[in-house]
Amino acid sequence: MSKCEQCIIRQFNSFKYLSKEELLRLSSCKTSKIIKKGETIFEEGDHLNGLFCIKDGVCKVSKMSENGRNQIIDLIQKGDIIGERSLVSDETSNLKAVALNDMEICFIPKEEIIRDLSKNPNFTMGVLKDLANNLKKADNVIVDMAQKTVKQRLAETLIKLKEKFDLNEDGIINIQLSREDIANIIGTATESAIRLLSDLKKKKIIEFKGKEIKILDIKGLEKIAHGF
Amino acid sequence: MSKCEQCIIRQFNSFKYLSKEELLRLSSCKTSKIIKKGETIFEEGDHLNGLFCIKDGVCKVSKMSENGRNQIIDLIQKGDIIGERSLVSDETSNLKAVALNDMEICFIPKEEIIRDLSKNPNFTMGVLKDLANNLKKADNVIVDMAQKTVKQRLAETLIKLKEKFDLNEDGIINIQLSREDIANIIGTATESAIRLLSDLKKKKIIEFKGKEIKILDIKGLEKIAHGF
DNA sequence: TTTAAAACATGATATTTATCAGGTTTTTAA
DNA sequence: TTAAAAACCTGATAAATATCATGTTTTAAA
Repeated sequence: MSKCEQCIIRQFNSFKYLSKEELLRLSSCKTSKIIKKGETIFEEGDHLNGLFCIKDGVCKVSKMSENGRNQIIDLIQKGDIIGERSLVSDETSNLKAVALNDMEICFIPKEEIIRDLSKNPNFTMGVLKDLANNLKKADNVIVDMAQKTVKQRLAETLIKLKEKFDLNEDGIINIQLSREDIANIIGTATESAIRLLSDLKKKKIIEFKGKEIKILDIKGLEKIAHGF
Repeated sequence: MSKCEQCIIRQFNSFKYLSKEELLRLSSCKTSKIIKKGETIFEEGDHLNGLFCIKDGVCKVSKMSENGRNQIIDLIQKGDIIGERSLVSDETSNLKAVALNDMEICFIPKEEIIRDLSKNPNFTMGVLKDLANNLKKADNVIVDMAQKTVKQRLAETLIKLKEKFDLNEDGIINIQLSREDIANIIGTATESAIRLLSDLKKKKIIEFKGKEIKILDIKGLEKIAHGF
């Protein structure tokens, strides 16, 4: 099994603040796992008791609303960490995580990380920064959800997907989402998402074949997203 | 000037983890301020460089959307702390805070707190817990904003206001918000908020005279909020 | 390879919500 | 105290969005 110490994803998250020794210890108690596309990493109500490090693949993090609809809160990819909240709270998870493609993840038990948290101030600050940044992003999402139209949110979502997952050699956004997933990010009905995607296609702002989406007119998209 | 050490609000937040000595030091570098109703504590884009401790009064924390509408993200009251994000980030504030009534607040410079953060693990964990909890709440708000109707969100908001601010001797919710503020919490047009409040009044679920709102049928309100 | 299931698409319609316009009442400041 | 401003309210209407219905295409599994 590979060692945390050599793990490339370390550079993208708070683990970069840990010493060689600390990483070696984590390495010895981590569990590595392969998750197939569509499989669940954890459910709402699960006790996490540790962190998940994403080594490869993408998952959607979502929460069921009381109306019975699923809201995707975040997409998590290589280098990201989930489960940070479990470090400081004994509550069960309020979120669910499902793989969007085949994934490779590591699980590190909470107690081991807590040990580092209390001894390595740089690491703690890293985790704090992470949480603070997530909080800022969450505030922005709240404002968008509350104040923007579905059309604006779709445009915004496409821009963010492009920035987060980049484009492949053909200019296609490097993530495959179903129309339902897109609707669940935006917070709208699947039919509405489909309709608005078709509109954007008609207006030559995007182009798509199935789940492969290409942005033709990023300026146009930004204009819609920002409401001009 | 009063001392942090004796400050009652300490018990409600992470400062409870600080030692007598640490509190004495904070005391000596804090600034106390009176903020009048309607005055701004800080604006979007301001450099905070420290924490605000609310000793008395209530303020609304909001963010302008690109559509030019204001979204109230949170209401902050006695015992709460704002500006935590400034501790771990040099970015300017993404939020604005305005007093809803006369307030008494203390400002503690960032550097002083950072000093404690790096030396007192209990305090750090307290701040971490705080952020994690805020993040969880933010996720819930995102889901509500994305998936619930305006009517549901209004009902939910009234319930939360009752829980957060309690009732006075006459059963009236202990916070005075303008219709516009209520609309900006829910994320809707002021007229819509007014209309839906009137509906609830007609149905004898609430009762109000101006800004004084009384809940008559909490079960009914919950039924609406949770979508049955 | 075939077939069932899932995902995608679009029209018709209903519902929700925003906007505009016009009032009344309350608050604030001169 | 009074005048102006702000807040509140309601109706009419328009716009946005959800829902239902139905058909097509794609995907996955037998």
